[in-house]
Amino acid sequence: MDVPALHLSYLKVGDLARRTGKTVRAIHLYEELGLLAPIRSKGGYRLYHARAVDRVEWIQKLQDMGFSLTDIKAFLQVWEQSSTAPSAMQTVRDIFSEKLRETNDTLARLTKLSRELEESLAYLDSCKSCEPVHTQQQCGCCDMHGHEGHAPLLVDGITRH
Amino acid sequence: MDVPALHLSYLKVGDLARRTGKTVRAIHLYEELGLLAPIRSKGGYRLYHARAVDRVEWIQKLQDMGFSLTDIKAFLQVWEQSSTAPSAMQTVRDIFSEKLRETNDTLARLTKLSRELEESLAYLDSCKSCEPVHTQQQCGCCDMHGHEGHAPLLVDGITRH
DNA sequence: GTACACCCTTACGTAAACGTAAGGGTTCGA
DNA sequence: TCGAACCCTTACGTTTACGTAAGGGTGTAC
Repeated sequence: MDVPALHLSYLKVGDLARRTGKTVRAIHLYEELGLLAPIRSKGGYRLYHARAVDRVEWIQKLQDMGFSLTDIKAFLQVWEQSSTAPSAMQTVRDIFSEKLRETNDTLARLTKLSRELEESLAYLDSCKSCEPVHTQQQCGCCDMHGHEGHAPLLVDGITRH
Repeated sequence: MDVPALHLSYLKVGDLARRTGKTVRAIHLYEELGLLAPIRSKGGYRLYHARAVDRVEWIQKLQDMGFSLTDIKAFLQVWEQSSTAPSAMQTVRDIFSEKLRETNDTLARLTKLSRELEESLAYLDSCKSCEPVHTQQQCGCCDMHGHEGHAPLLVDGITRH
């Protein structure tokens, strides 16, 4: 029997960690949660297939989307418990569809925030040349900004308690 | 001395909670962290000025931007410790400026994710009519999708371990 | 003057995603 | 065969932003 040298084809946990930018502890955790299932060397070392890199990157992507690791586990279970491809795919589709909605909501919120930040920065720029110099307690009641209304909410909120 | 009726001009903690959509506990927490400083009734009730609503909403906004409550506290301290408006404003400006960068990074990431989700959904749609029906284990190796490469990462990752 | 809603403080509980430390084996090249 | 580097399990610690419960006052409308 020609047993291939394991160390040539498999990754140890530290290797996987390095290739994915995760810590060893994180990878252990993923396994505890059922997201990874390495084989073991006779000495007990975890041995990962090269595909595990993809799996970890996939996990990262779902995390970026706002899924918790527990969500991801449920996700995999749904998959493994579906017997036919169409039903599994439909479930996955539903989950992704909902997440797309959420992602787009978040995008809208952040876009608004980005604009508010820009406005606030513009406002604050005119503070640099405040003359005569005010104390910060006096701030917010000067006419240096050419703003018809008042300061942007992000700035105004600092002084309001 | 004409003492105004407190209950007419001030909010109790429950009132503030209702007007901001926060819980009483959350508002207590904000106070513990130094983000709010209500006066007290003779019986010990917290009494909030109407402006406290703005302050809480401001806190919410900063949270949305990814600031922790501790960050926000530091933020306020910087403000209160600056004696002149220009120096305080400059510090605030720097913080906002950094956060704008982060926000825009996040926007870029989420935009990409949104696109990936759409691609994945399109891909999964062609699974609905899988014929002959495959088991989910067989899935990922059929030619029904007209994709030259393989499944989108978000889909492909499910089956790779 | 009493009921009922609301408030007080204190303090422990919770969930997520790991960090960190202890005590001890495993690999593998030299 | 030895040592350095790496791995194992177990298990407690950490942070954030509150939740929740206990035991007991307060406010106010009737």
